Order: sequence, then structure tokens, then C-alpha cells
Amino acid sequence: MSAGDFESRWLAPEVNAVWTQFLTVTHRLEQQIERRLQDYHGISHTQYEVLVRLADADGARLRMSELAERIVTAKSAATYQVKRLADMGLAETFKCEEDNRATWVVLTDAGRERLEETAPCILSLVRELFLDSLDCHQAAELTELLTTWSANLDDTERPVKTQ
Amino acid sequence: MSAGDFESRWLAPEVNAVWTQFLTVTHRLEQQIERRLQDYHGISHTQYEVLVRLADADGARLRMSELAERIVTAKSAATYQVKRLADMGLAETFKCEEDNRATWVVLTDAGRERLEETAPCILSLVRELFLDSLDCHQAAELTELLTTWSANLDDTERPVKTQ
DNA sequence: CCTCACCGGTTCAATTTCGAACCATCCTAC
DNA sequence: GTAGGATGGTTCGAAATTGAACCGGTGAGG
Repeated sequence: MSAGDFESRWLAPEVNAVWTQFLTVTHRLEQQIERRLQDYHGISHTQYEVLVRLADADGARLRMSELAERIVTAKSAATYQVKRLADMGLAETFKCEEDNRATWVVLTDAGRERLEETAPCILSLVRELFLDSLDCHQAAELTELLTTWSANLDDTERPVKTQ
Repeated sequence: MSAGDFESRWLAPEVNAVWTQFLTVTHRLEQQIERRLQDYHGISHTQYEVLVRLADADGARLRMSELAERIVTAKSAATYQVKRLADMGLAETFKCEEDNRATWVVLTDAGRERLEETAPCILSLVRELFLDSLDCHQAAELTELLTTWSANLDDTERPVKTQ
């Protein structure tokens, strides 16, 4: 087996270490956020993300599909979680007038309140674990990387039609 | 509301963008890996990770707890997935002689074969989506960041006893 | 030796996620 | 118009994950 062969089948040790550590760090990060959110605010990370995305949206409302895309889940998972949030009184749905197939998801007042209650706690954790470690230079570098990765993901998801 | 107050409750827009994009990118990355693994190799990402960690381990075996820690899941999830892999003939368990409570998880020959079959496909995806975008400088920078984050996670998980 | 706290694993119920199948609506081309 | 494909959502069943409860085994202190 040649060196080139090796490289194409497996990863060079240093590169492999980066990838492994990346997986580990992201999972542990998610885990600690999840735990904090559950313990202190009785809400899951996904549910929190829904609140955030709604609050960020124009008129605090989003079509179901758009929401699913923004929280990066299957549409069915979005349906499920929105129903759950509706039960808690934190979100509501109503029919879209322009397109009878579509449904709007809206943040309720209670939802916004809950978010404002929850955000500081969770954001301080994010700062502590993730953001405070970035100096200006690193933040810029990371932003660039994230943008590149994002573009890669787009390309792979909808493969380029090379005419 | 003062600027400082704002900063402590919410995130400055640029920083917020980094965090949001980080979440999005990591989720989409996981999703595409998962899909590729399922479609082409009928195995989940978690199961693949188990195979990888076992193959990396001394003697291709690991205690159940150690395995759970390395794939970053609850012990019960490790038990479940190992059972699943055992059903597929890709892993086996046996009692630990030194400690009657413990169980070893071992990679079988079939397991190693399956891994060698699967790895190139998935690693090429990881390269394409993630690794190839890193030049030397960025790789070094990312490694440093990952190490810092990892340390942060350690600290928060087992809070420092400040005497 | 006991006792008792801790540790390694498993079991269990509850929650969440996914994709496939499905329904209804929309829209374009004829 | 209307047929047929695409689009927005929901439903459903299967699989995975979690934490709590639990069971033995271990090992340190009395």
C-alpha cells in the first residue's frame, strides 16, 4: 500500500485528530447546553432554538418549512416541536392566507417572555464555553471557515449541474 | 438598558452570527454524514463511530464506560448500540476478568472489514465538506481552538474546586 | 470480617428524531 | 379548463437517546 493510497483511504494522523476532536467538542457542547436548559428552564435545546429563530424573524413568525430549515431538522420534527410549544403556550400556529397549504408559526407573548428569561442563562454558558475563547483574529478566521463549510454543504446537498 | 446590560443578556450581532452559524454548520454536517452512511452502508453515524473507536483502541477493545465516554453518549446508549452491533456480528462483548462488574467490547473481524469498507466513503465526504477547506495555518488555528474549547468543557463539567 | 459508599452496566419509560406515505393545494403547460 | 408535477404539512412507525432506578461487585475504614 503506497502512501498516497493510505491517504486516500484513511486520514493522516494530524488531520484525523482534528476531525475526531471536532466531533467530540461539538457533541459535548450540545450536551452541556441541553443539560443546562433542561435543568434550569425545563425546555430542550431544540425548543429553545425554535423560540430564538421565531424571535429573530420578521413579525416573530415563520412558515413551518422555513422554520424546519433554520433549526436544521426534518419537517416532521418541526411539526412535533411546534405542537409541543403550542401546548406550553409559547407558540401558536395559524393558516396562511396567501397559500392555503402553508401554516404560520408565531411566537406568543408568553413565548417571548420565556425566551427573555432563558436566554441570559444559556448565552452566558455559550460565552463561557465557546465565545470567550475567541480573540478578534480567531473569530474572523472561524467566521471565514464557517462560511466555507456552509458553501461546501450547499454544494453537496444540491450537487452542481455542470451542464 | 445600557450597552453593557445588553451585552450581558444578549450577544453582540457579529458574535451571535458566529454562534448561530456554528450550530447550523455542525448540524448540517452531521446530517449529511448520517444520510451518506445510511444510504450507502446501512449503518448509523453512532454505530460507525463505535467501530472507529474500537479499531483505534489497544487490542480493538474497550470497556463499556470508556466507549460511552469516547462517543459522547449516555452509558445506556452505548449498551444499546453495542447490542445492535453484536446482532450484526460487528462487535462482541465478554466479561472482564479483573473486574467482574465490567464488560469488554471487542471489534470482530467482520467489524473491521465493515469499517474498512465504509471508512473511505465517509472519509472522502469529511474531506470534501470539512478538511479540504483547511490550509495549514487554519488547521493549526482550529486545533488550538478545539483544545481550548475542550478544556472549557472539562472545567464546566467538573467545576473547579477553588479550595 | 463487616459495612457502606461508590462504581460499571443494564433495564425501563419517556421523549425525540427521521423518512416514507399521504393529503391538499398550487401552478404550469397544453 | 384541466392534467400532472411540484410544494407545504401532517401522520405514522421505527429507531435512538436520555436519566432514573436498579443490581451486583469492589474496596476502604472501622
